[in-house]
Amino acid sequence: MEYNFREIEKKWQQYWKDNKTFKTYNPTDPEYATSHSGRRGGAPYYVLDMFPYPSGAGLHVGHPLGYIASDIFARYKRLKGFNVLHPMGYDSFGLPAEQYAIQTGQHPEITTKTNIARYREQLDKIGFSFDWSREVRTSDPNYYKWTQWIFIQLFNSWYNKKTNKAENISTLIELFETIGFKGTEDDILTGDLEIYHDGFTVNEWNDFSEATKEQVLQQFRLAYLSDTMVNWCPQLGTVLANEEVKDGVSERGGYPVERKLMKQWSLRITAYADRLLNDLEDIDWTESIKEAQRNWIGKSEGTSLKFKVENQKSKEGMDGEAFIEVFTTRPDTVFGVSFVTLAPEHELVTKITTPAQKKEVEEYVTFAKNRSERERMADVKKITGVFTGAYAIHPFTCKQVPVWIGDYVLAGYGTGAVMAVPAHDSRDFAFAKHFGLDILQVILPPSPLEKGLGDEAFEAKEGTVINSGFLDGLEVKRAIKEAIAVIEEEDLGKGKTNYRLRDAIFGRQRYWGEPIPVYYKDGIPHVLNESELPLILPEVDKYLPTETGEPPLARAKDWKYTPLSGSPHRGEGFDYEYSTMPGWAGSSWYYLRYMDAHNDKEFVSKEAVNYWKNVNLYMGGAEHATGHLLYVRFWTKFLYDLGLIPVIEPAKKLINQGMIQGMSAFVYRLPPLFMWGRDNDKEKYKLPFIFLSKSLNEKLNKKILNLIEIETIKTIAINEFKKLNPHIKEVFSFDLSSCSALHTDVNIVNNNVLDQESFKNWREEYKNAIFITEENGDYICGSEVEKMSKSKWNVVSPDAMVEQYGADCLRLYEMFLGPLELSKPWNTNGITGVSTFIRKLWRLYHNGDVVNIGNEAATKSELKTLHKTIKKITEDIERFSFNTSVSNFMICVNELTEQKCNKREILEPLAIIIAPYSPHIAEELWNILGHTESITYAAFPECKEEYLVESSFNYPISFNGKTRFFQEYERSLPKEQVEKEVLALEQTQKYLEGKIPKKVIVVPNKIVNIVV
RNA sequence: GCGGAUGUGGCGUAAUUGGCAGCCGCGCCAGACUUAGGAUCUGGUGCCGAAAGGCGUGGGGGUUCGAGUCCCUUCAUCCGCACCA
Repeated sequence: MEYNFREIEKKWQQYWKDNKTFKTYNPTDPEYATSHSGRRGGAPYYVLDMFPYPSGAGLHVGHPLGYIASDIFARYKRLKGFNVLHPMGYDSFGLPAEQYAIQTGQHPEITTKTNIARYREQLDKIGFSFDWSREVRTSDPNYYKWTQWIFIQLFNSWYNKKTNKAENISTLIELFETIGFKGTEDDILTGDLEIYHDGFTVNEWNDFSEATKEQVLQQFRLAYLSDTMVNWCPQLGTVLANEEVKDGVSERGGYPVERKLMKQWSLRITAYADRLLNDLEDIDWTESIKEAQRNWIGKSEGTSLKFKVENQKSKEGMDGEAFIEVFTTRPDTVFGVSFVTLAPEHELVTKITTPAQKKEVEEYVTFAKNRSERERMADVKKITGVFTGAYAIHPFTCKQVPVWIGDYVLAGYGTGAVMAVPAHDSRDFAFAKHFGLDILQVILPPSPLEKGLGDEAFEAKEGTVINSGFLDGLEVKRAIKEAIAVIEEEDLGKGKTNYRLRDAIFGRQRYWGEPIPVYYKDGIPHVLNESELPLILPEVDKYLPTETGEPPLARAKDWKYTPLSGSPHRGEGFDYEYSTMPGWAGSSWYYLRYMDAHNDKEFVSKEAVNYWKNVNLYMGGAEHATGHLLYVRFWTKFLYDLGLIPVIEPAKKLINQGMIQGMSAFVYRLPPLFMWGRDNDKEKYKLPFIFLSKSLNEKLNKKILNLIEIETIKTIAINEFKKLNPHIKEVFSFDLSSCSALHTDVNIVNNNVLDQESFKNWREEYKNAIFITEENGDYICGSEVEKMSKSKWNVVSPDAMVEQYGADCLRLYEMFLGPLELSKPWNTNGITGVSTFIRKLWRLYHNGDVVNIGNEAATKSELKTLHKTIKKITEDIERFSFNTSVSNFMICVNELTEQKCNKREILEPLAIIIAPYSPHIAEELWNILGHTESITYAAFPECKEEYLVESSFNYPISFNGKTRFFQEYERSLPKEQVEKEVLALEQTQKYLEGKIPKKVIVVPNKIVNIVV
């Protein structure tokens, strides 16, 4: 009996479901003690996949790649005795369901439910060992209740720089009530303050109105409301976070994005910038992700420095006290400053511009402001700017330096002003060259430059400082320190750290997201009481903004906040916040919820989170590098600060599986207008569909078709044309130049060979398609690697693969494809090899149709095969090298087949070690071996080294590093003896050709190398 | 421009610490069986060469008895960031 995967896989999937095989218990669960994990007392191990957004298209073969790998690992850890948490859920709020709702009027919840059901069905077919009892959906009120709860905690917290952690806002109010606030210079200020606040005394604070107090507190809350420049996307009708914008257009949909000032909820992630950066050191994530996060955070250390603006006696508004504050990381080059540049948006621009320059400056500022982000990015190389007419005084040389405006200076970074050092900064250099400004060299490079300083800036942080007064002769790094010291001493500025990271905009003007649990009283935002959660997403008549441009939630009827009885606002109805949370809100803490998914008292219990702690292995795509993975780290640190969880990082280890690209298939159609008859009205013709096989098309393109081939094609084409158009008596012209390549459905192509019958049935117009094939009658398609997408007809769904080859085969094959992290095109060319392997494995346990397991002792070589495999597989799994384990299984089965091994002593452990990879067949074989329980909680066999040791070693004997022949010696034979024996060999003498060896290297049990 | 990753047969890939380059699979070639198939099994298959032998891990150089692996340099492809002072 051949292995019947269809029946067997279904059977075990049902068994797992019926027996709740993968249900995981926390030690506090009553069932824990009697569960497998409880009995074995295994340590907790948490394997998590980044959860999917359930899109309408369903899964394609790329999605399961990571899931299969993590499932193998989870199953392996169970076999090793761990209590494994391996959950799955859905990131079910999001734009596509809402866009669909706008088009069809269908509630996004319905779409989402349907899509989730389809995902579930697809996932189940692949045999994953998820504990579905812990499933979460971010759009479920029982889940988003706690997302809202965390938002309230953020609102009620500020970041205390002294204790370096988030604290309740009450400790800040206490400070205001006891010592007041010194304003912008106060070192309790943190992060990305959009509006600087003046200082105030204790008395002033106490006299502030509630509204003013709240306004002040908004400067400190970790969730706060402020007027912020946002990325507004008109087509999507919402703001987007920085990482949702790529190259000036929205990541989803590719719509233009513009900058707009809006009142917005933001999260003060910048307060955590330093910790987000430093803690990267201690987590085992890929270097590329860490680097992407470092880039995104963009820490740079330097100093601020004030340039006095020269008093212009003639003009009003200039009181002689104006300063331009710049930020620089290169204070060592301060003597090289030859001008100062302001961002067009800089507040001093209007103040300092001289009357003579006024018109020009105003024109320029308008021009710069109206350039969209996209334009600005598109022509980075274009240098624009204008002179203000004003001069600043160099703080050390006291010389005049002109003040310019240039849009290469960003308003949002640093102070929005730079001290320009053209000799040592390429942007300043380009600007100076363009406008003919001075270039002063102040750094002597350590080695002579290839190009002179006249051609490009010398930017490296190395060399010796020259022409620089008190800095002369210092090495660059020393000079930076010295310069900062002097700047601080003379009160010209302060050592300072800047981050590229901006606060995260948290509001979205959309419907399908978590409502922000806030209401407004007298324009002041208040958060809901925790007991009032969840704030349920209300029903609306349309999923569109209101006529007045308010978000969809403003459409909800009678949706007002009425406080709980006993509260001062009784009987009133207040407006809720109408924007909803962004897609990443729910995913920023979901890993915690899985630990305690049904808790209705807390977001996660202390016991549960102290037991599971954080994710041991996190699997997901690299596209979340600066989005989700940064936010989930931020929330984790925040919850840690509040003492709610014991960990500062969400995941100890992170693996990014590679992307599976599509392999598109092409057919080559002869040009439809290659011929015509007497009457040149093509409406009267029916044109045949004639396709040239790949090699003929290539020859055609290279114009190397031979006469016979050309004749054949012509004859076929003309005959077909005549057949279709009997009214045309004569075909006059025939133009055979090039074919058009058409995408064809990859599901009817096998190893580039087109299934011609299926192709004819694929589309009505191809019913009578004619194929001009290769000599063997095959039609060979062309192929190209492209993104997997519906429109390219290259989507391969896992269902089709499971249907044809089975889930085990799909699992093994996806792993066999290559290293997990590598991106590769999906290509089923090799799947038959894996399929054959599974059948071979099955046959090992059978003789013909009957089960054939022997109970006699295994031979030495059988044991060696087994233990060698155990060792390899263990090593492979531990280093996530799943592709190599598949080949090792193949080697093992090939060897055992050769040995005609049917011994239980071998076949039983073999079933266990292969179970994580192909669990269905493993369960069946385990059953055949007489076990009544699932193989899931069997014990992974240990490798016994004694079966692997050989008494002798077959030495490769090499001459000058080239292996010439082999010679076997006892492993214990000493080095000297090996050398002696090798030199005495007849073969050695042959290769020595009478020469005397210069040197003989013997590496015991490795190699012998003779140097001649 | 900066950063990250990857370059090995016709293809996907493999090679603990520097120690037999090409495991395993696909494809291809030959053969067996045959109910002729997209089935199964056996053997072969890096390149050049009739062979002996030579050449081979993107290119060039180096260290070493010995380099796919270490160092320098260079090229190509992919990804991320990008007037971030």
